[in-house]
Amino acid sequence: MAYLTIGKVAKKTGVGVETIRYYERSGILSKPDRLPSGYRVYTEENIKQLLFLRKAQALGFTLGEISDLLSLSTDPTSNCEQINDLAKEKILQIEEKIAILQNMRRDLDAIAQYCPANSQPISDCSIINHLYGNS
Amino acid sequence: MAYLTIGKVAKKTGVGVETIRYYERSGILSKPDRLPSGYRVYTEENIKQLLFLRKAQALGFTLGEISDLLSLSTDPTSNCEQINDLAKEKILQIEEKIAILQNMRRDLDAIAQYCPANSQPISDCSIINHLYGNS
DNA sequence: CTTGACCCTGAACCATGGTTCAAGGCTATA
DNA sequence: TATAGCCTTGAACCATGGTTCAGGGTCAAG
Repeated sequence: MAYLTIGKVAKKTGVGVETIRYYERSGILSKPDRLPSGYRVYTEENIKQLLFLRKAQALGFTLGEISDLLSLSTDPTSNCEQINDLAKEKILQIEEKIAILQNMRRDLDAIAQYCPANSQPISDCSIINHLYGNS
Repeated sequence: MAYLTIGKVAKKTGVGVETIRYYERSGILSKPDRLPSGYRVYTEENIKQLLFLRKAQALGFTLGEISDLLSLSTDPTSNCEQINDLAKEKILQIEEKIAILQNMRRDLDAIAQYCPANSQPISDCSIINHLYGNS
């Protein structure tokens, strides 16, 4: 049949059927039309929304934030600055996460460096000793 | 009273009472002794475990991994190499997360760069256009 | 001996981003 | 027309790391 049903959309986009329904249930994606049978039929517009969602997700936006982005993107009274603010905030959040992880790596490197890493008993392990506060 | 009850441990370590009970319930921390009343009484050893947990958590270990670290740390047959392997693996995981976040930031930077960020309508927004696939 | 702060238990609930299940209806193909 | 493979719904479940709640018991001070 010519209808773009959920399974076809799933194949086309690589997003699972259950996941697409989940996005709809969560109010992130607009509800597609239905056939008399109840089957969802998707338009190209629906698919664009879905791909928008996945791209934004890959950029680190949460589903809640993506919901906002999608609303703004179709709101005639919204403007570029609002979108830019969200992007800038997200960049800051990402940078914060990076900084935290870099600190973790640095600290872990530092305490692992002196671990003999051999068959010595645990009492010689710099990692365990650090964690137990015997710096 | 002289007993180190859960509330005192919470104040001393900065870990919430509910959180301490949660760690015990999850089998990560060993069960403290009890008074006839049922009150938990903690030893310095218990507190060391708790601080170990929080330090390891700050280094990026999950509670499951910390459980392993604690077991190894008291197992007489374990050795330094096993601990070192866990630390190395964690460093790799952290590096992987950093790489993913750096890619996100780079991509987000790249698409936000050309956004006019003013009162222009959404149709001029490079961010939205990117997400809709109109690169 | 009462009051208030502290403690106990078990169970439910929170966010996040989905996945899985049960029980049944619709459709394409041979 | 049989039947495999789609589709529907609502609800429960997963991991992670806790928090909150209801309904009580205990302890120390006044």
